[in-house]
Amino acid sequence: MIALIDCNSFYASCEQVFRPDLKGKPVVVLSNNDGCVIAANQEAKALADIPMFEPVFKIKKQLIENGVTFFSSNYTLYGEMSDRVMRILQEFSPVVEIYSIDESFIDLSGMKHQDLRAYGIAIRDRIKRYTGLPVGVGIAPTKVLAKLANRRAKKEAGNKDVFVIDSEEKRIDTLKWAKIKDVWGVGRKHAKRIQDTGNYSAFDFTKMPLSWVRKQMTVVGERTWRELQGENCLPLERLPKPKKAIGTAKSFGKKLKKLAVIEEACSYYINEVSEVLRSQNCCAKYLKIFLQTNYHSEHDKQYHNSITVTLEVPTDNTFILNAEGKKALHQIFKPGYRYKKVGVCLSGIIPKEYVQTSLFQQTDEKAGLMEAFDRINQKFGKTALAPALMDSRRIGEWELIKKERSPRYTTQWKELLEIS
DNA sequence: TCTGGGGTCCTAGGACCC
DNA sequence: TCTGGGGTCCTAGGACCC
Repeated sequence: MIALIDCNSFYASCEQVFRPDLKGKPVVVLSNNDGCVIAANQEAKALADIPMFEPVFKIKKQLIENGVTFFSSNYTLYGEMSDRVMRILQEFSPVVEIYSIDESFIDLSGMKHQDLRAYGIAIRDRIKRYTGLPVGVGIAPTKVLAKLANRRAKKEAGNKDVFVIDSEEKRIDTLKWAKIKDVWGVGRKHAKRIQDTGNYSAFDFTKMPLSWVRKQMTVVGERTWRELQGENCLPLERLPKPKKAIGTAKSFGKKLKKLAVIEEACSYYINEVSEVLRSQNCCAKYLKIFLQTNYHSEHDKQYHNSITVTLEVPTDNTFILNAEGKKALHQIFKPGYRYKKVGVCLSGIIPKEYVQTSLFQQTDEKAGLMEAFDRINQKFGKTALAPALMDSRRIGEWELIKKERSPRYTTQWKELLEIS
């Protein structure tokens, strides 16, 4: 059996843990630049006129009128709260697959003799007690079924956030209860295609011919179909896989016209992604740079372009990547536009020890430089050392807007929660 | 005025290899 | 007259996830 543990309204719940005065009140968390709503607690979801992913400027009035408290996203806080939850789960199973910031699959196959519902309740209670966060627990023979069980745990009040599919009757019953669009792995497009054939529930889907599923939804859809029948196709991944692509692309706080300022943002992002690259001991062969205007705007002239640089020798060196990135950016930049976003993405990622050096390359006299660079930044702050291209005095011209960010309660001494 | 960010996997088709 | 067979690698595009 597999359990899926998933935090309820994770970001909103993290904020509420440190703001007990908000208990029972509507809370939403906003995306970068405070652009749109990305998380809402139960109370906020109950207000029908606050849909998710709605641009904030369109609903700001309703938020205020309904007394909704809103927060800018505080990923430092959420990431650290997530670590706490995942550590607790390791007490319940030797095999934990961290699937996302707020959910994990755990292997319960050694616990057949246990009362699984009682076990799920114990997980739920311990996480609540140790972190203050509410979670749902779904337990079933496959991952896709565990996802559905988890959904049912939360949707049906009587389940008290724990639901177990441990019999054929419960499996069928849950399949009939679930709409096809709520099945993990079936997105908007496929849900529509399936509904167009007159099938609406997860149960209906399992009765459709496999040939149709395979043809329309590829092998991915076939796995979903089989998993719903109780056949295991998606094994638990105990170790996180190294990333195949590492990218970042954030909208600017305001529109930018000047190349020099965009260059800085770009350099800042390259600094970030190359650090992540080094943290997994890899080098990258390709560096993609892209640039775009605001595609929502009807007044602005539109332009977007990208360029991929193939590096002669795969590298993890911030300075080399920066120099290449700058050249690439110059190639795609066109003056006269109001730019909204610049992005960088590293791919062709291979372990550092596999890197084949160029025939003519000299031995690297600066080996160890990046290691020292990272260590200094770990000790003295993220950008204590940075390429000169990144002029932190000008960061205000492009950095994100986060007007309502809560304190980083768990990672900064100066921002500890105070109780008076 | 103001609209998120970071990923994965699969397939088809082209280029290329022996 | 008649022109093979078995592969790999790469990329773009689509669909999905949180």
